[in-house]
Amino acid sequence: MKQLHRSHCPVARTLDILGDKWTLLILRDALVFHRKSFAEFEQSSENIPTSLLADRLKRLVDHGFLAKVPYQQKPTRYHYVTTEKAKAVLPVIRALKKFGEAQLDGS
Amino acid sequence: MKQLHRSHCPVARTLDILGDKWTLLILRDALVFHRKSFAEFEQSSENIPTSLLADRLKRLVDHGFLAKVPYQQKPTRYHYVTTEKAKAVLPVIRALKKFGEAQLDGS
DNA sequence: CTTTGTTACTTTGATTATGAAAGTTATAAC
DNA sequence: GTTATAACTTTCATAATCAAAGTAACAAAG
Repeated sequence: MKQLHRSHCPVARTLDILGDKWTLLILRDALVFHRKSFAEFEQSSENIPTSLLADRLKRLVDHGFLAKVPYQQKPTRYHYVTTEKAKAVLPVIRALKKFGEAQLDGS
Repeated sequence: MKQLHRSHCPVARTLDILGDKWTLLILRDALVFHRKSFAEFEQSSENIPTSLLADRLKRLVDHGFLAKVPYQQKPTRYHYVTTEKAKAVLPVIRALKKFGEAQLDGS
């Protein structure tokens, strides 16, 4: 795992954590579509490979964006619930959405 | 070049174009720090490999975020200037900056 | 007129990440 | 004992990344 950040720029440091192909979409699913279980995240329309979904959920938990809470025993199963830190990402997601709606209609 | 987008979600479609490790930082450099030439982009504190910088600049031109305009003859040299489409990304960059400043102080 | 310098890349080859598919574990229901 | 569900893990081929060196087009210096 790479812990060092590329620079002191807050934009760069945010992208060090969130700036890959899947992480922000998982946060979108959690924050906007209220998905909670592994299976729910898996069903999203972008078809993330399960290996990457497992990895990204783990990272999001490690970084404090999601908390893994058991919702059932025998067998133990988990929900991923959003933290305040995750909620602070909502403006980013809204800005991405607004950009997409305004600028990516034809293409 | 991969043209198909992962889904119809505007967040996903925006990330299909901007959602990699370097593209948004190049747009930050262009929009916020007013960098123009290849050498200026290269000097940014994140040390992007020149091969990737060349590739990302090409993609940003292809997608209409930057225009490559000659600023000198013999030898011909170019500046990359931001388009309106690029300027529409500013709210995303501002949101990333704000998140980083608010949430990534210790780590 | 050969060497050094500048800008803007391109090429190469090793390392790392991604992705599709299949496999695993735990348990309940039939 | 077979099928089903949830939540992953493993495997391995393919693709992306990265550091370093190389190339091209010219200007200026010696």
